[in-house]
Amino acid sequence: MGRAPCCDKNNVKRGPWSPEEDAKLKEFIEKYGTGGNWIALPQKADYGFESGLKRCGKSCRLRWLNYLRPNIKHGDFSDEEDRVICSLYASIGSRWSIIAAQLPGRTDNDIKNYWNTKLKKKLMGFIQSSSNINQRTKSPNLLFPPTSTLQTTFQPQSQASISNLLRDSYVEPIPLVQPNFMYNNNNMMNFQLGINNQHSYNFHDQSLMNPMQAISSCSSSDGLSCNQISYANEEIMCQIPFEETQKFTLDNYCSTWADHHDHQKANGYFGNNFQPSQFQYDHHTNTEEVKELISSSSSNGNGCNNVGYWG
DNA sequence: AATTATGGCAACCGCGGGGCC
DNA sequence: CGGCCCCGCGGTTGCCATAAT
Repeated sequence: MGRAPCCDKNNVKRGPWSPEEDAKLKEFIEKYGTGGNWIALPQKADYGFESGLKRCGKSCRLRWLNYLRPNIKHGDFSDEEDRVICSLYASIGSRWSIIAAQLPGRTDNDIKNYWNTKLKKKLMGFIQSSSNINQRTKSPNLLFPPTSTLQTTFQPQSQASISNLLRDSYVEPIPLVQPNFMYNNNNMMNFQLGINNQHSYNFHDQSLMNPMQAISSCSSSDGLSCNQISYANEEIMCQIPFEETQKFTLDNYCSTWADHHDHQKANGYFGNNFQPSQFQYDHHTNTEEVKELISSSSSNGNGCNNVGYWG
């Protein structure tokens, strides 16, 4: 015996919403709110209008969140948004809600669709062409002009899907904790790593894929300066120019890895015969840490959280 | 002009997590 | 502590518009 259905599917309307239904739902929520119970909302709405809202509560919630609620942004994504999506996808995978939280006005559904239908192809095309260009010019290429530093210094051995590529690249041994991205209005990204005892590791002994070492290198080898960096028992904070964020993501997880590891391993890693073996990344542990970081950053007293822009 | 293929997007589905009793 | 219920998420499906043949 399975779970009881949330509504009687024979008595609810399904499919596209009509303008009348939209208006009805919008009016009701603006007037009364959701009451903290989406399942009961359609019944409540029945009392307020001549004809009831014959929709499943889940359907109402989805319609509201993805379409009707205020400040929803529709239409084309900007290069800036592309950058954020790619960056975060490379870092945390298909956590669309978390990615959406970085993009005010965008919904997870929107971003998911955008990634699946457009951005993935764009990125894949970029990697393909970049691979070709690199063979000729040995120079880096730009995916999102003019500020991106996204580079591909490796050459994919096959036309593996970009999602696999990014996911594989994310199956990385080094980043045991997830960065907490925060953007301020000076086009700077705050980059916070939560370090807990469970996942303590030796920064100096790790390869350059180590995020901590990447932070260090951003002020040394690259000639960039972190204008804020602090070390605490539980956290590392660093503020870096937005343009450099890619160095923590795609560069980190793909090309830098290949650059700084022995060739054999890199070939195996990006090729068909790569075996994650001892490098398997613990996806679930990571999810918890991301959530933890978000909640801790939202309650750390500085008034901003993972989703917010300073301003 | 008709048919088929493809792309884009909205909506649905099922599951896991968390709160509440 | 366990069960129930709802919320929210990610994956998937289905429909419609447009492009290609």
